[in-house]
Amino acid sequence: MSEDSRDENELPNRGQAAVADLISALDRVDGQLASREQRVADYVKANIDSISMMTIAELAGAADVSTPTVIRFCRSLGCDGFKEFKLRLAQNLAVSLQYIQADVSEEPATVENALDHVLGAIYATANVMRKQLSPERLEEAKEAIIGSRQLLVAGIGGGSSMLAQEAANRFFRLGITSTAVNDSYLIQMRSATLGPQDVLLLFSSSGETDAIVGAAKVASAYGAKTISISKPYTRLSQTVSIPIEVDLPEDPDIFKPTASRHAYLAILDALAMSVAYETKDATIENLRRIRSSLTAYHGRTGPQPLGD
Amino acid sequence: MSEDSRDENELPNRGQAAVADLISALDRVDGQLASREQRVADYVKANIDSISMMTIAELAGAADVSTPTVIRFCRSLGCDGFKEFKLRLAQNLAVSLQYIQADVSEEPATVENALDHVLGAIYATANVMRKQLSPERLEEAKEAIIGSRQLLVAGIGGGSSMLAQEAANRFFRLGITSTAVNDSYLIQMRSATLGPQDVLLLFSSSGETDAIVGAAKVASAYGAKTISISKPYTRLSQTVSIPIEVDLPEDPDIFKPTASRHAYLAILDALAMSVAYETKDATIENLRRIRSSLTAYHGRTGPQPLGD
DNA sequence: TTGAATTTGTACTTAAGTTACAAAATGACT
DNA sequence: AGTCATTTTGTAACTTAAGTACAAATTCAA
Repeated sequence: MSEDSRDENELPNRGQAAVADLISALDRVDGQLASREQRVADYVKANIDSISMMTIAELAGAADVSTPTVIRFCRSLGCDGFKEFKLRLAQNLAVSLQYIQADVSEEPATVENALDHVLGAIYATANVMRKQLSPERLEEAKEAIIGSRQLLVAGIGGGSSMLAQEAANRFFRLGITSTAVNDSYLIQMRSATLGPQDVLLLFSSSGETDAIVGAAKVASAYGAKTISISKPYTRLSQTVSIPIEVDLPEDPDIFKPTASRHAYLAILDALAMSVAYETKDATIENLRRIRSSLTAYHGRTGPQPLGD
Repeated sequence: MSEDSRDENELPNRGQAAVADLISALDRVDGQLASREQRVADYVKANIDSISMMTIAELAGAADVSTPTVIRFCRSLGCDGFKEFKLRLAQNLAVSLQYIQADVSEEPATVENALDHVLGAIYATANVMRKQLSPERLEEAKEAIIGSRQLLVAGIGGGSSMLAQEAANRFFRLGITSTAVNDSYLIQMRSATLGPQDVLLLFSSSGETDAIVGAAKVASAYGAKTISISKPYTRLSQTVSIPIEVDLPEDPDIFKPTASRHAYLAILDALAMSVAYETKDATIENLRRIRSSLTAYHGRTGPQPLGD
C-alpha cells in the first residue's frame, strides 16, 4: 500500500524536497499539533538522532501515546507513514553528521587522512554557511555588482587577498571592470576614488582589520556601494551597506588550514555565476573573446577552464 | 533481537563509521562475494538510489535470488540486517544526493540557487577527487616538501595562479622558504635556478600549458624534485617526478566557475596540514612568530585565522 | 447540556524482516 | 573418479513491525 503511492511518477521529488525539509517541517508544525501529537514532536526533538533506530511501538511508548498517534504525527509532517518518516529523518541527519562526527580528535597520520579532515571541515562549514546566508543580501549584492561601473575588490592577509584576486579575476571575465588590491594603503587610496556608480567588495574573515573597515568608510562617504563577505557583528559588517554575513566555526587546530576560505570562495562563485546568468549575452561575448585570445596564444581548443 | 544488539554501548559508531562507509564497503567486498550475493551487489550498484524504498522481497525478486541471500549480502557488508542496510545506504546517499540532485538542469534564478549549484559541484568534485588520488603520491609529495630547501610554486591563469599564491603562502607559514610565480618567463627562469634540494610545485588544470611543462623539464634537468597537481595523461603529469593526478569532470556550463579549483585547494590544504604535523615543533614556533608580528601590528589577540 | 467535530486509543490485519533447517553445489583428498 | 567436508542457497515457518478500522473519549459551540 505505502509502496503504491510512490511509483515512478513521484520519484523526482524524493531525494530533493524530501531530504531537505523534514526538520524545518518539524519546526513549522510545532505548536499547532493536537496535544498528543505535540507530545510525540517534543520527544522527537529531544531525541532526534535515536529516532531512526526505534520502532513505532518504542516511540509511542517513550512519548506515552498510542501507535496510531505516532502515525498521525508522521502524516502531519507530510510523510506517508512511520517508515518514510524514519528514512527521511535519517537522511536529514546524515548530511550534518557525516563529517562533523569524523574523528576530529585524532591526528592525521597520512596525507589521505589529512584530506579527510580537510574535506570534513569543508562540508561542515558549507552546511553552516548555507543556513546562515541571507538570500536577500545576496540578491542585493548581485544587483549592485551588475549595475556597477567599476568593481574594486580588497582583502588583506593570505586568505582574503587570495579571495580578492580571484574575485577580480572572476568578474573581469564577465565584462565587469574589476581590480583587486591587497595593500593597506592602496586600498584606502583607491577607495577614495570611488563614486556612486562603483562597488567596493571586501573580504575579511575577522571583520575588524583597520584598513578594510577604513576603506569601507571612505567608499561609503563618497557614495559607492559597499559589500562585505565577513563575520556578523563586526565593525566591517556594521559599516558596509550590503553585509553578507557568515559566522563560521574556526577549527582550533592551528595546523589545519581554515575552512572558511572554501566557504567564502563558494559564495564568490555563486555570486559570479548569478551575475553571469543575469548578463548572459554580454558574458558569452566576453568569454568568447577571452577564449579566442588564449587559443591564439597557445593553440588549444578543447573544452577546458578558461585560462588554466 | 536486532534492537538488542545496538544499545547504548554501540551508539558512538552509529553516525560515524556507519554513515561514512557503506558504499566503500560495497566496493571492498565486490568480487569476493558468493555468486548469488554478488548478484545482489550488482543490482544494488546499478539501482543504488532506489534501494532504500524497496522491501527485501522486492530486491530479492529484482536480483532473482531468495530473501535470505539478500540478508546474507547485507551481513557481508557489516550490517545487522536488511533494515540497517537500507538505513545506512539512505544516509550515505543523502549526503551526496542533497546537492547533486538539486535541479541542475534549471538555470539558477536566485543567488541562493546558484549557491546550491556551486556547492553541488564542489561535493561531487570532492568525491570524485577523493577516489582518484593516490595516497602514495601524496606521501611522496609531502616528504619532498618537508625535505626541501626551497619551494617554488607556479601556476598560470586565474585559477592556477591563485592556487600557486595560496600554496606559497601556506608553506611559508610552516617555515618553508617558498615563492609563487605566475609569469611564464619568470617561471622558466626561476626553475633554471633550482637544484637537487629544491622542489617545484606546479598547478595546471589543463596539464598542457607550455610554460608549466617547460618549467618542469628545466627543473628536472637540474635535479630538482617536481610535483604537479593536474590531470593524468597530460604532458605535465608525464614530465614531473611526483604527479598528483585527478581527472575531474568539468561542468560544460560556461557560466559556472570551475569546481576543480576547490578540489585543488583541498589537496593543497591536506598537503599543508600533513607537512605541518610532520614538522610540528618548527611549525608552532613559526606560527607563533607570525601571530605575534601581526598582534604587534594591529593589536588583536583572539583566536582568528592568521593574517585575516 | 447536548450535538457535531475532532482527537485518541484498542483490537485487528497485513506485510515485512528474520530464522531454522534441509537441499544443492563446490572443492579437497583419497 | 568417488566420497566427505565445507560452503552456498532456497523453502517454509516464525516473529515483529507498520498500518487500519472503528469505537470511545474529548473538545468546542450553540
